[in-house]
Amino acid sequence: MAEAATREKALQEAELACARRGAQLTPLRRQVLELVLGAEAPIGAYALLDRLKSSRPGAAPPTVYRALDFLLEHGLVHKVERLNAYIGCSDAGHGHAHDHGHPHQFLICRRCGATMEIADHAVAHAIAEAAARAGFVAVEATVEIEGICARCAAT
Amino acid sequence: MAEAATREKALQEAELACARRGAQLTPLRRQVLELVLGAEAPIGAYALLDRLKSSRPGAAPPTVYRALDFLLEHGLVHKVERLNAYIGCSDAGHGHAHDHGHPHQFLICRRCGATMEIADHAVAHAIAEAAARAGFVAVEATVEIEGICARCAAT
DNA sequence: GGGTCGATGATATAGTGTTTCACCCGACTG
DNA sequence: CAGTCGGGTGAAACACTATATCATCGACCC
Ligand SMILES: [Zn+2]
Ligand SMILES: [Zn+2]
Ligand SMILES: [Zn+2]
Ligand SMILES: [Zn+2]
Repeated sequence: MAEAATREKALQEAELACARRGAQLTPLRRQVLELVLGAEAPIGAYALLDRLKSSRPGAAPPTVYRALDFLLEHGLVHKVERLNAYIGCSDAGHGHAHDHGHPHQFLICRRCGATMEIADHAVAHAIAEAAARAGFVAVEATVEIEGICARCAAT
Repeated sequence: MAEAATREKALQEAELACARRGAQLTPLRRQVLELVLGAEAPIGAYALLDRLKSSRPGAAPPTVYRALDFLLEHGLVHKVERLNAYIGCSDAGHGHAHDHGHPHQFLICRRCGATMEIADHAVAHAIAEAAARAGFVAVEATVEIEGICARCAAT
């Protein structure tokens, strides 16, 4: 995520989305979301915990994991499996109730660690087709593409 | 993996592939590969360690992780990130030297845990295209599709 | 013999995630 | 009002996954 203004907007969209879905974005959950959005790159649970401790000294692993579970459940953050880290959804608030997540893919730069979320329809379609050809009913797909980002390639 | 005969064949192909590449498939590495291939589903490193201990009492985490590193490096096994588990490559031995891996995708059944490797060209192509559109040079992609397998859907 | 290199043994430690029990508080109920 | 039920949080311990470090061994070469 980027500028403070962008984060503020994302937080407000998150509040709206939660309100629409009848989910409670409590102060703790909102704070964890804020930390995720404020990180320069996908951030690990224990890094989040460290930052959380400055304002909540009693915080423990379950504190952050429970908040992350909520945020994941409601599509406000995603987990990057290859990094064991979490990143704010770049298109949050556009899901309906009971719609836990949307098709998405990550581009992870090997050089600088920057991670960008994309939502490529052709990729999602190809995946659904490939699964169907194997008689498989696809529900959700993790797509994490590692390589060199445009910025790093330019240097 | 499946039948003992299939495993035997995969092991022999692995030996050939290593010979071609000048890599040493030592007894330890071969045994770990055998354990991975013999598992019913993707198997975790510590589960491998437990099984390994029956014949090598002194085995410790680095024992199995080093063997896995070798097998991963040479494309004989893959890691399933969503499961923190390892699975034998269903198309091993078809890579050239310095070719660490081939495009592949996994279909993971939520019900029974069965995990199948596929190598769908359309998916790989769509991913490369999507990355290129973002100015990104894709090097490797993790694609893990979760859903319901044909067998489970039939019940 | 001495030197080097890759593989393994062995111990300790780091990083990631879960279980469990307790407490609080707001809502609903008799 | 007392009771109770649920979700959210606090707190401690634990389980699971992976790596760092140093020592040892044997093969190969000079
Ligand atoms: Zn998203
Ligand atoms: Zn970069
Ligand atoms: Zn493969
Ligand atoms: Zn199944």
